[in-house]
Amino acid sequence: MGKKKENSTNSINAQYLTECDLTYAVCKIGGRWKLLILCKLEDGKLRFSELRDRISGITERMLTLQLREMEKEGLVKRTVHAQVPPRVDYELTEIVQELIPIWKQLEKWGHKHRKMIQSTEVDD
Amino acid sequence: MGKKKENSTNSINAQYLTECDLTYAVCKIGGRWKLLILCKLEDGKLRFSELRDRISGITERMLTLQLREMEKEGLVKRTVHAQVPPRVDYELTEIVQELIPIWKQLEKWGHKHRKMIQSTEVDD
DNA sequence: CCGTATCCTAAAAGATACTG
DNA sequence: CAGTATCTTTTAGGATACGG
Repeated sequence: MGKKKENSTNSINAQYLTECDLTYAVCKIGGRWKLLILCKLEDGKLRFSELRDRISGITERMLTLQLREMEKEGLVKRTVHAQVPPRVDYELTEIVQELIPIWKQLEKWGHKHRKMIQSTEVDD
Repeated sequence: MGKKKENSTNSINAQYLTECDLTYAVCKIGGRWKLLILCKLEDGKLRFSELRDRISGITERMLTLQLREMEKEGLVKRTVHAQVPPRVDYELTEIVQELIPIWKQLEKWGHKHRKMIQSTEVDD
């Protein structure tokens, strides 16, 4: 019904998206690239090409897709400077800045878990 | 080379998995079902059928797959009771319990973000 | 420089039937 | 009860070429 999803990521299913705030949150920042992009913006604005160059392996298509989606969801702010050649930069919104301490903790947890697993598995 | 990945989820790419603790962490708990399952175990042990019944929409295959993977990664503990009919229960490991406060915050953030978005988008 | 448009692949998830 | 085994579908993500 209505509009077909054209090219967005992280849909998962509507069922839990509306029921569960955690599923909802994970969808906002899930997928392969989102947090990676947000991290790069942690220290301030970056332009498209700077992001692309800092995130090894990402294609321009993916970068655009993720940025557009996050813009739509109020996670990043996109600013176009009317000049030639064009200059566009991206920055974190306020609400996503509240996420920073959370992903820091997640990162620490990841580090700890990785160490734990490594000491556990002697063999493959 | 070596062993083929048979049926596991959340592989993403090795590149960031080994470089970035955040990507690593998100992979551990990412995907459609993992956090949903872990949440249910927050209050204590549950058996397979209890989990299945509490998570609407999940198939037995998916539940098994996710549980097995999380067991392998030390996120859940599986206990088989030798009796007929069989009884198997699952519980959180210590390291994943350290994640609980983090996902609580994420949940709160999700709630807040959802409210924000709702008040923003008057139209579709 | 900052993207979009197409086409394509791989991986995650679903349906369904069956088993110790 | 607690799963496996197959098979199919869906969707996230990738390759590449082109455009304002």
